Amino acid sequence: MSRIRSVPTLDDVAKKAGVSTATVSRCLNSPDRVVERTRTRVMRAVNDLGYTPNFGARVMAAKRTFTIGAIIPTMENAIFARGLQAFQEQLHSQGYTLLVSSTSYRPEIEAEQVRSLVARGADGLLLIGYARDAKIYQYLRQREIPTLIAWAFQPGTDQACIGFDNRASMQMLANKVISMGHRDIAVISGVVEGNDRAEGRLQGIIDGARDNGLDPEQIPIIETPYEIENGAKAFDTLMQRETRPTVVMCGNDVLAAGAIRRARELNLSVPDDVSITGFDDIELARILTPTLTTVHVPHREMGRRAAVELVKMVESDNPGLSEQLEISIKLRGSLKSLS
Amino acid sequence: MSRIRSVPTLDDVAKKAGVSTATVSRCLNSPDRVVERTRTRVMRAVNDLGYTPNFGARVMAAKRTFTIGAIIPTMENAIFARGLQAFQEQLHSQGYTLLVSSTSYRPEIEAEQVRSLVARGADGLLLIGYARDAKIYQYLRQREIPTLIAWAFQPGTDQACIGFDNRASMQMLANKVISMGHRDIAVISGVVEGNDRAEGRLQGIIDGARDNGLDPEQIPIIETPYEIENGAKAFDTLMQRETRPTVVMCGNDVLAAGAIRRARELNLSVPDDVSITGFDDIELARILTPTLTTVHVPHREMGRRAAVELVKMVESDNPGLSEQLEISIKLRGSLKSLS
DNA sequence: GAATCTATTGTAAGCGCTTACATTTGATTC
DNA sequence: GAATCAAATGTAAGCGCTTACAATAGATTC
Repeated sequence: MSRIRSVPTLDDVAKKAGVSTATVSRCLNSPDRVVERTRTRVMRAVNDLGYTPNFGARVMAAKRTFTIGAIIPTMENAIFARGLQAFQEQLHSQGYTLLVSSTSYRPEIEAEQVRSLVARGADGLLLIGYARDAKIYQYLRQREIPTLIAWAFQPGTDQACIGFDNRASMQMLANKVISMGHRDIAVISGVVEGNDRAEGRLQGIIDGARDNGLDPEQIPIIETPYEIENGAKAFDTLMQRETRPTVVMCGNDVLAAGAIRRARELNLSVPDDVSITGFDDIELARILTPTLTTVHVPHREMGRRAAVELVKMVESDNPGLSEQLEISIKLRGSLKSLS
Repeated sequence: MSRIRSVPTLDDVAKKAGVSTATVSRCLNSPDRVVERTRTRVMRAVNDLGYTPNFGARVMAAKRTFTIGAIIPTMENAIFARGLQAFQEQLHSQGYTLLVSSTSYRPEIEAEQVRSLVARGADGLLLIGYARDAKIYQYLRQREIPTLIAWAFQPGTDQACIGFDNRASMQMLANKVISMGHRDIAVISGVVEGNDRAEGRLQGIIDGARDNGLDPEQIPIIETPYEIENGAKAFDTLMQRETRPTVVMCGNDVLAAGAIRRARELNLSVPDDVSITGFDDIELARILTPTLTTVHVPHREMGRRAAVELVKMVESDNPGLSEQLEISIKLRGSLKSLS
């Protein structure tokens, strides 16, 4: 590595402006501690030289990187893409930069990613959901890295989080579905292992069924990774059972999109032959034919607020507040009342 | 900011292992320059103490951050989300971390983002498309920051890039459309200003029309930001003209999705009343009803290769090679032959 | 066993910045 | 105009690491 950059340093600026390095530093970091005349002179020198502070040096001296790390399952799912986009925009407007890592839904590699981001000096961390090795929490506590959990809300933990109750939300949808006369429910769930959101959603359906006098044991459940194709396959399997479900509840909109596509391929009418529901309300939901009944989650809002809260935690050293967001049921064409 | 982390340092490790800091550093960075017995002892001390190198210090001393910056228009468009996801995965596997910033399609804020990422020590930069202020290129050259342009391919520049020829690709699609008997073409284009990809695609349609003896001046063109709703609105407007187009060619799949949705809302049959085409072939294209005729672009592959190439540029200090990717036309239900 | 050479380890000089503390400047008061 | 005080600026000590160079230890040769 022989890159030789003759980049101007604080010293150069100081010399050029005829002041000390401390003054230059102050001009940049707390301008009000420097009298206007000096400041103007210094700023001109900065511009003339095209000076940019050296990141490493700054980090070392200030112990701050103004960098926030985020570890998400994948950017390919629109919910994370949207949320992360809003998160980044908000961070940017507060002077922070986003460091991104993804697990591709493999919880076992999260620990390493946490370490990597921390080693790179992330001032704070955004993580998705609660389910993870206790060692990770322990490490973060030991290093005192402010950490915010998003996309989930679990009252009663001391961990700051921002999100919604996946279980209660899905239960609300299940209640609605059942109230519309559906008794034969089938479920296409995301992979539950290591994914508390997926698990919560699945449990929500079971809760709803039980509360309404249905036997949860009777509900066929297929667990599969969140991908359109998998939703299609699962739908296929479910439709081959002797007693066909009247509704297929999916763990998210992506699986539901797959189910709807396959229904069309099988010449089944949605919702006349079978109803389908999703979760998340990504844009896709309103473009599908028929439009998809789903649970609306304010992903952008969640991302934005997560940024605000996390920066607050980083800058004030306080443990952070948890925040629960409102969800709502979006009744659309894919769900039909049987009564 | 009173965060006090009593994190172990190189010194602590050195003391514990009874060697100098230089030896510890060597154990970590070039293990073969240290004899096994010493190394074992040092590594035990590292583990016992739970030592992690301080990022800032390392950066300052080594002049490398193992961080790559990417500036994209938005993560909310699936094409960038997918590409970026693949980019990040590949970077990760090569020991780099991804720093992300987005412009929300506002070219004027890109310069600041470039500076910000460079200031944060990005070893290299990924940018989308060519169109940007010459000052940005100048700055990057002056700082000698390896930079790779993606999502576009312009032969004849010395700037390394990886992508495809938007113009030629769209022209290919236009030729196909016209060869199927369409004469009344309308266009819903993305915003061209500051976006060479959008501009290339638009020009491609014009090229195709001209080559086939159509008058490009006669083609109604609506320029609008890449959003579903905008696609819908534009479609509306186009359908109100006295001579209705037989085909609406859209600048990307998102706009096309909006157009298809609005067609349904207007009780127009696609493709019987009007054909619609897109560009990108995001997942959505195969879920729409009817499925969307579009140009397939290997976004994941592009992201992955961009990472490989960029790391190569960073590590070998060479200018980088350009690479053109293959696209293909996907003929699906939304385009009908008139002949 | 002395001389020579090589592999290993240690010493210490930065890297460029922030900031506590010291000093100087300038305004304000009497 | 001297005394007092606050504001502005300067001085210099790190921050934790890498690495050029120096020193030492161990192997090899004669």
